Amino acid sequence: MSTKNKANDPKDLSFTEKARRAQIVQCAIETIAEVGYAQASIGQIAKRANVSKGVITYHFASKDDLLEEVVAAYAIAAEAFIRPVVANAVGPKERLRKYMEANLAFIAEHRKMVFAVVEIAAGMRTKEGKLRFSADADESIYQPIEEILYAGAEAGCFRAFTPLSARVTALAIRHAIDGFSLELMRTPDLSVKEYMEELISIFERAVK
Amino acid sequence: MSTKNKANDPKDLSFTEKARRAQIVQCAIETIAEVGYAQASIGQIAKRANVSKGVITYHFASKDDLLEEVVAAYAIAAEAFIRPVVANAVGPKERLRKYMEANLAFIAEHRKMVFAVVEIAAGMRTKEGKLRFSADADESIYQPIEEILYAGAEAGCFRAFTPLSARVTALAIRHAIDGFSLELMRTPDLSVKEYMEELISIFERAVK
Amino acid sequence: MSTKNKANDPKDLSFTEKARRAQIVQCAIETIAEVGYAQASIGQIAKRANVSKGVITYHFASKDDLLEEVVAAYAIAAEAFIRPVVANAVGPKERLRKYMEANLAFIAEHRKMVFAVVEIAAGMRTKEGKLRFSADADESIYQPIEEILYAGAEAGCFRAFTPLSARVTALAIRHAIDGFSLELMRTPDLSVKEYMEELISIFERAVK
Amino acid sequence: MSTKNKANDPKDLSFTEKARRAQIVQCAIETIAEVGYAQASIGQIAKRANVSKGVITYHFASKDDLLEEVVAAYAIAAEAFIRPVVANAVGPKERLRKYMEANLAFIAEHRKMVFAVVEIAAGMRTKEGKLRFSADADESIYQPIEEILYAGAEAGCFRAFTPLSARVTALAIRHAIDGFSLELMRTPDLSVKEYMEELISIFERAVK
DNA sequence: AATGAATGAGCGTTCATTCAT
DNA sequence: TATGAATGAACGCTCATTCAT
Repeated sequence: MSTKNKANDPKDLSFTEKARRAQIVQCAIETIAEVGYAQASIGQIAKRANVSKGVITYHFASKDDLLEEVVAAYAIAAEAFIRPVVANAVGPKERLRKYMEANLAFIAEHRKMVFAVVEIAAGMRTKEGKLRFSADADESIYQPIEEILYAGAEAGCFRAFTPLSARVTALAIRHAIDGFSLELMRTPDLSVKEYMEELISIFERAVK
Repeated sequence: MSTKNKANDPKDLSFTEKARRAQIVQCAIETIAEVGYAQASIGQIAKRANVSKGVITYHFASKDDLLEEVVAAYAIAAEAFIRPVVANAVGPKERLRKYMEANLAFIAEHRKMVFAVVEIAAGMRTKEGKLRFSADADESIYQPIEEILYAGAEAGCFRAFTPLSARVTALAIRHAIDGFSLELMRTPDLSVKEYMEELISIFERAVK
Repeated sequence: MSTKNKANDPKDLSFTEKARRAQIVQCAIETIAEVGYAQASIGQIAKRANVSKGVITYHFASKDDLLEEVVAAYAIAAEAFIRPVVANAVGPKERLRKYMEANLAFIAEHRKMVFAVVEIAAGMRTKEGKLRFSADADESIYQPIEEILYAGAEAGCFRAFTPLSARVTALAIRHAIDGFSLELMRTPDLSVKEYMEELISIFERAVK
Repeated sequence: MSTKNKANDPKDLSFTEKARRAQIVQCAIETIAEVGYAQASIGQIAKRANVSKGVITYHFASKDDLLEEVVAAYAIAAEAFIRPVVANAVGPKERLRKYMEANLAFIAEHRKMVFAVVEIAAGMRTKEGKLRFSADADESIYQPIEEILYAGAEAGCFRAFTPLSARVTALAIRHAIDGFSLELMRTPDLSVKEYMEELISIFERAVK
């Protein structure tokens, strides 16, 4: 209604308000992707958006609020992109393949956003110096992979997995996927298709 | 001797000078590992070293100079730790195993230093916003792994590798190793031995 | 009618316009009384009034304009409350008593408004840094008291007063009255009746 | 030693450091006295001191820290000025007179400092909007006066006092003294001597 | 060799004000 | 009438860097 806490409930936001926020989020993503988390000041972001700094603090309660919205936008987009692909896969082996394919394709198609989120996750800290995005990662990130591994072991198409080996394998897969984002930044004209096939092939061997 | 650019040639440095620099580098590592790249100000580092801020800018031309020394110290230490282990390994398979073992062991034993370097590599940028440590990575980082892979293929103990598949495999191995550092930060009491065996087992399958 | 300077002449204002202004003035009083002059932003006041910030700058030419209206509202209310009481008093002694009674009663009954005005008077400055409300105080504030003192001296019920002693006595009385507002803020459940009697008794002795 | 918390213990401060702080405190006093609490920004104070803003945040942990030092400097100076005068007075009547004389003389001689402290006390708030300097006032401010009044009543040279009448009398005396500071600001060439005699005479009557 | 003092640019944030709708 | 959007200046504060001693 009046002055603050715009984002209490996204449904409270007007259409134009949502559009403005989305635009600023996009500029934040591009700025972070280009100059990194540490250098991505509100001033820089505002400059890219061709608005005054005040606009950003008008639409977002704080810089952290904006960065959290970037991460939230990523989470929603990734979820919407990846989940249906994996859900439609038949059998553990295809599921693993599709999981990797979908993740790599998402990264390739949203590389700036992903890179920005990686930067935020690596750079954003609480007042006590702890990483803002990290601890909660375990369950939501690694569990889906582990589930596929266990299912494959049970179905006989993968090797047997102990809790530890499943976790380490999931970590290796996840880090390979996340590393793809870095490679894409370093080498923008990477052949996504080929890279994807190689990576899948590597981990198909690894779980057999 | 004069006023600036102490580090032109390390041999110009007196013994005490070198000790002072090493002490400051160590404090920088600890500070960065604890509070992250962005919050690790010269003031923070000086406080940890129980010296004045001026001492740091006296011994280092700039903050970037100090951070580069941290990275250099890491590179030297890692090199000294890993190279002989790998060099003494007989045959590609053992070489790959030793490479991974040595890397993981080094990370486990120097986790703060490694984490600091990861932070610096992720956060430090040139004035134009480009990552300071990344471009040169290819050759020095991935090449040794690729060499092992090619040697293994030639010897018949690994599968055949194309340039692409060798590169992607090297990336996956490297990212798995780097990811281990993150895991250690998240879970300090990780069983390094077990983790190591699992990771080696994964990539031994992957290259077969 | 046009765009600016709504308040040129109060008679130009429509009924609803006046009501709106009064409502905003009331919210300004409450905000200032609660958080103080410095923290009482237009945004805060608007939030309390459940309107947008724009409403305030629509109805008032500026923030200063609003604050001046607060002071004006106080002046009118105080005048309306105090003057008839004093006018109806018979003789200097009763007049002095009624003057103090009426002032203290007004403060007790309108403590938020009075406190807000005290805050404004203390905090509001011209662009050059001079106090906005102070210079004109002399005549309108101290003169009525001095008149009572002179009348009492002439009538023989008070002691003799020189211009200086009348002025200083008036100041002491006025500061004691103004200080009552501060005490009320500190100690909201002060016994107004008792305080009043004591204060009157003090100054009845002082002028005898 | 290193970076922060200069003021932990005043004895830790070097001579030059103390001098610098005193100079900045003095500039803060003058700035506040001239443009008021709200407009007295660090930038303004720095400008008056002909130094950069950074100097102030170098010597003081925060703006609040500086303002508290202003108040502390006032408290120490007032104490040193007033206490011995009162302590040397013989008998309640002389003690009351000396108390007022010393207070008024101190205000007259340190008018800017006193006015600055009045501004700070009126303007400085906690994060919750409560006045920063006020609650603790009771005991340290009013008690000395009340003690004199009780002593005078017991000695028979003053009238009898109830707790309430003593408190209200103390308040009236204190507000008259504080009000003197405002009068001095309004009328800088006030005759302090005469004003003082009148005020003393008023309250000597009031307590008889 | 080391320090403390100072600087100046930049940060995130607040806020009175303007203005199109 | 009223609003939400936007602006731009100022704020307190941090920090890498410079420099006299």
